[in-house]
Amino acid sequence: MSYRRSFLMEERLADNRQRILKAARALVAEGGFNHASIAAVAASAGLSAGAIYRYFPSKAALFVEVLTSAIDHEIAILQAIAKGAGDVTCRLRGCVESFANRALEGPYLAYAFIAEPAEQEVDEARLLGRKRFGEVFKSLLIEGVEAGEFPAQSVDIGAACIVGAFTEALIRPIAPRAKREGRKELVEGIVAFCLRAVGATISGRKAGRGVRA
Amino acid sequence: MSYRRSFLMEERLADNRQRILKAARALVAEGGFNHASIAAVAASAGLSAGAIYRYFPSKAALFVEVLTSAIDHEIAILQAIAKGAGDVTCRLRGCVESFANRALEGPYLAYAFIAEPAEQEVDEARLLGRKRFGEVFKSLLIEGVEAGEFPAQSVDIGAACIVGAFTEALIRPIAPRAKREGRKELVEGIVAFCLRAVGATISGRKAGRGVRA
Amino acid sequence: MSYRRSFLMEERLADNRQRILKAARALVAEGGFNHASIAAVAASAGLSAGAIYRYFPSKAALFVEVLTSAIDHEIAILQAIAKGAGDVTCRLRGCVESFANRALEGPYLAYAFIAEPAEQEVDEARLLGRKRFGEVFKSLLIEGVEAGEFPAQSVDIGAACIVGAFTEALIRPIAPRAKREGRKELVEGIVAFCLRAVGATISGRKAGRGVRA
Amino acid sequence: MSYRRSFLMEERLADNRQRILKAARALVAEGGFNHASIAAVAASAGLSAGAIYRYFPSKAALFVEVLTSAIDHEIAILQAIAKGAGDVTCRLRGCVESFANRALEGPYLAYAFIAEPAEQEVDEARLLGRKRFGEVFKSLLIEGVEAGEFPAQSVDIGAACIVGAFTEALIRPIAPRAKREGRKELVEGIVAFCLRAVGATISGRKAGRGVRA
DNA sequence: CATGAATGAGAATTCATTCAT
DNA sequence: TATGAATGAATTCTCATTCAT
Repeated sequence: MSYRRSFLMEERLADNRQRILKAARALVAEGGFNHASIAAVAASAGLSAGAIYRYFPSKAALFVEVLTSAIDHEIAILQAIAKGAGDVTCRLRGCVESFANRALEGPYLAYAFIAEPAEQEVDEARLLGRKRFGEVFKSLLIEGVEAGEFPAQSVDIGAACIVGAFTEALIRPIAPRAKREGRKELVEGIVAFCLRAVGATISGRKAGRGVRA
Repeated sequence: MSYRRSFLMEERLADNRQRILKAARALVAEGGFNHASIAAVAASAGLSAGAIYRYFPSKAALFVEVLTSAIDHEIAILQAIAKGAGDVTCRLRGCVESFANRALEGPYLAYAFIAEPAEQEVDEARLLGRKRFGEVFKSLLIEGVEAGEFPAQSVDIGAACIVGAFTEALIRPIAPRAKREGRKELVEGIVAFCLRAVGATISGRKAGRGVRA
Repeated sequence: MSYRRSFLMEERLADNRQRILKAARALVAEGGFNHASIAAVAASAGLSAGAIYRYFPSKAALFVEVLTSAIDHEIAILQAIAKGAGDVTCRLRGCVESFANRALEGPYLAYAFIAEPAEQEVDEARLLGRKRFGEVFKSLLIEGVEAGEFPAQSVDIGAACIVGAFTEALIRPIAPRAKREGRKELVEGIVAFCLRAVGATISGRKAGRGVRA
Repeated sequence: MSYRRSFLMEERLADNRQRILKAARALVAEGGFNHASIAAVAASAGLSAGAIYRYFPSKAALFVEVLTSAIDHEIAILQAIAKGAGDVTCRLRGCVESFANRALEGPYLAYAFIAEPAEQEVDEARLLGRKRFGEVFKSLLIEGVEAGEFPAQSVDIGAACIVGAFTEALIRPIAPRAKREGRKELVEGIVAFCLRAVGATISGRKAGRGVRA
């Protein structure tokens, strides 16, 4: 019974921790960091405000974890693609596609990477995250240039531009409009933009299309 | 005399209004929306906190105007370049260069186009501003495709990607590093990225860049 | 009118500041630092909690001022007596009497010198205050020993003991009992104790009396 | 078996109760009442926070007992000295020495007799404890006056002054300075002060001080 | 009996907004 | 019209106490 109980306890505790993270993530996604107060997170997680502090030492720590765990997850997926098989162009395409598709599932998740949080610690985590994103693309650019797939270029700047390009394209009011119908076209458009930008000669799949509104 | 006084009054009123806007703009540029309290704006404008409310119905309204007027100004400059002389590539280069250079002068002002403000109304103004930025580039893209300078492409997406690419590249920790020495390279790198991305075949050097704020 | 208004304003502001200090002092005197919350001080001063922060940057700063101003006042009085005319014994007697009498007017003011406050800054101010009290007596002791009025002794320890002796005697449940009738005897008893303790050969006025309950 | 178990139970219960008291005492001694939370006491006692409430109805009750038991212990030691052999002066010296030495071992425990706790009930216990301390000295003073060792004096006031004198001298910043080297001098200085204060003609050296805790 | 997660009241502090002067 | 003192609601965070397990 003791085993059983402690097992259930742990279950519930882990559950609560996840519920808090999930609630915080959802609130940030919906309204940005400014609307994610401890009280709101607690209410959304079905707990009291004080209970949050059993799981996280401070509001900043909670949101740092929200941010880093989301970024870690995303980075892991991108890394797997970036270090996979195929030519660099294909892998770059895969990274952009993958990120874009997942961002469109939870349209405002990417928002958290951009939104300015009030707490300095969280802001630092956010900037670090963006940098880490950039590094994935930077590696690909270096590899592509060395392999002769891409022309010589400033890889630092290029990496930042890629991250900016697709986060902007995903977040801008453009995205919500493209709820279902246009998603494929949106993703494909972003991919095409990025591939052209890095100077990929083969498109990795297909080339750019005509003028779209 | 009554005329005279009311005229002077209006002068002074208009003056105060501008002073408030200027102070608010400066504060946002220095520390983001989160550090621009009404008290700070008032002090910086040499007025009392209460006086702000004679000119603006609320803090949100003030910052909406700060944002839209800053964006209006920026847009006007970009429009002048975009509708100027020269081929589309040159003009696109001019737009990106112009924005990037001005953003690097006061890094946080551009930040304000991205940073999330507390109030929803301000946020909406910000998103609208980004959209308007995009539209400048969208026009250029359409023109460029029609002129045969750029290949067929999704111009909506491309416009958003351009805005995202250069704002990200300007804001990322990359930028501070480039304090003085690397500024030219940074701007040139961003321009090159964007030109490649839209498929410009010539580099667009020597384009009309006469308009500066 | 402008003069008049600003004058009245300043009056009221100074008034409020004093009211806050007075309210804080009273609350500390009644229930110690722990019962003097910002809310309680504000209510007692007839203001909102937020208004306190127009006059004091923090709770700690408020109570540091409560403490130091009370101590400053007391020290000034003691110094005047200590540096006055007469032999050292008389002046020591005067100091103890003076402090004791004033402490008995507001019985718990001395309490603030002893009560442990929550905030470190306040605590430091309190310890400093006690030390400053001690130094007044230390000076007297040194002078007395040099003048041959007191025998050689450890003046540091003696000074601390004097401060402890009379604050304890004033604060202990002994004091409230002695509301009116016994006040003279209480003060005289404390004085006698201290004079004997420092080895004063003449009592400064009269000697100790018989056993009292 | 039932007997056995209930016996063991009682053993363990009594054990836990003592562990809690000991932990609470240690925490108060280290950091004062303000830093002794129920959670900290529980953790230090190797129990859960909830378990505290099986042994004590409230935090206040726990700390009242911490205080009274510590005082009981101290009083018992003082009583043993006060009612021991030797002249009154020797015994008074023994009491002051004994208390001072023990207080210097754990400076904050003595501090607890002075420091203001948050709860009123605890504060009352503290004041009662000080009074009881005073009564030990009052008895000695009465005896000393009757024996002709001390001059006639106000014994109530004298007792309070003695308690105040040595607690103050022990707690004041003087004490920490006297970490090791100066301890003997400090204790001797306090003793000398007190003996002079009560008018003892002999120094009381070599008194019975056999009882130590 | 013991646990420790959860609560809820209350702490200090900040700040947009109002309003008497 | 301009002031800036005052408000009051909201913020994060703490902790004694309770209670389902």
